[in-house]
Amino acid sequence: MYYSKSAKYAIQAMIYLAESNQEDLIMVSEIAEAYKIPKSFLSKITRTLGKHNLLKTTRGRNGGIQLSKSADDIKLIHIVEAIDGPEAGCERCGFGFDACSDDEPCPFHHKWGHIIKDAHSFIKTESLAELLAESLQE
Amino acid sequence: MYYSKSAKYAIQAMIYLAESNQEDLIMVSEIAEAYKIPKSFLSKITRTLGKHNLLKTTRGRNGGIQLSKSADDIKLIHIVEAIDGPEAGCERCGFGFDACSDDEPCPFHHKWGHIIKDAHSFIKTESLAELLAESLQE
DNA sequence: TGGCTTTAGGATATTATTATCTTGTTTGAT
DNA sequence: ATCAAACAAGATAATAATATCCTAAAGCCA
Repeated sequence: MYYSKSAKYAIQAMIYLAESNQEDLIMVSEIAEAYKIPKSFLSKITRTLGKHNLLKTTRGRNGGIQLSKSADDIKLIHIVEAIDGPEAGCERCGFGFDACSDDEPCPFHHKWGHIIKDAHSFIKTESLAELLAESLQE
Repeated sequence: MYYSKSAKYAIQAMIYLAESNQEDLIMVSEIAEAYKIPKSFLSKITRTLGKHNLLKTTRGRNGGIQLSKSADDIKLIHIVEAIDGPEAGCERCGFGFDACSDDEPCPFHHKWGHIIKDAHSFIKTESLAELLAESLQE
């Protein structure tokens, strides 16, 4: 995959929350079960998402997690960068060589760089809300 | 990056060979130095490429490696699959969920799947020779 | 032949990622 | 107040990817 497994888990969790009623508190264990993600591992991920203000957490009985803002305002890149670090969303060509820029293109630069840019602009512009809307369209 | 670091090293080595005179035997250490790849590590990779018949190896003094066939006939996918395994070139959507197929698309399926297909068809159709030709075009 | 060079191959080490476990803290319910 | 439920946090373990090291085998050359 393109990004880390952790980032994938993070996105799955965020989608789960976006699909639920936004007022509800959802338990981490519920999401973990739904997507067969190790619970403790997911819990660590949701903590990170919480620290990056992408979700709110509530402890104690009946506690859980929920989106911290509207699904419209959460882009995939926010999630990916929260988990994989700010470099993850960067649009360098990356396939080939150290010397690779628009000035000094590596053999891959044009064709591959184009694909990378598509990927980057996808996660940069796509919000959780849009994602859900599209998946329901058929 | 999209594929493993090993695959990237492999491609770099193959490009180096494609750029050289095809009759020449090139030492692994020369390539390793050129791209700052750990020599023993690259050596392991070239052995794998050799086993997959992508290059020929000659031992002993004045030995080295060379492409086993014309750069036209070597597609990137051959290299990637030799190193990362046959799954690496596969075009599953992969971002999202277990249940993800054209019939049962995950939220990412359409947009992300499209990007994946572009990437896949790039490595599937692009040969070493084409790659070099394009990089020289400016 | 003997010695040097170069790849082959396997053993081992390091690092990053993913997963698990244990204990602590917060909160609601009884 | 006490208990159980739920997330927080850090320690530890397992796995995979990357890197290093050492000895063997092959081939050239004096």
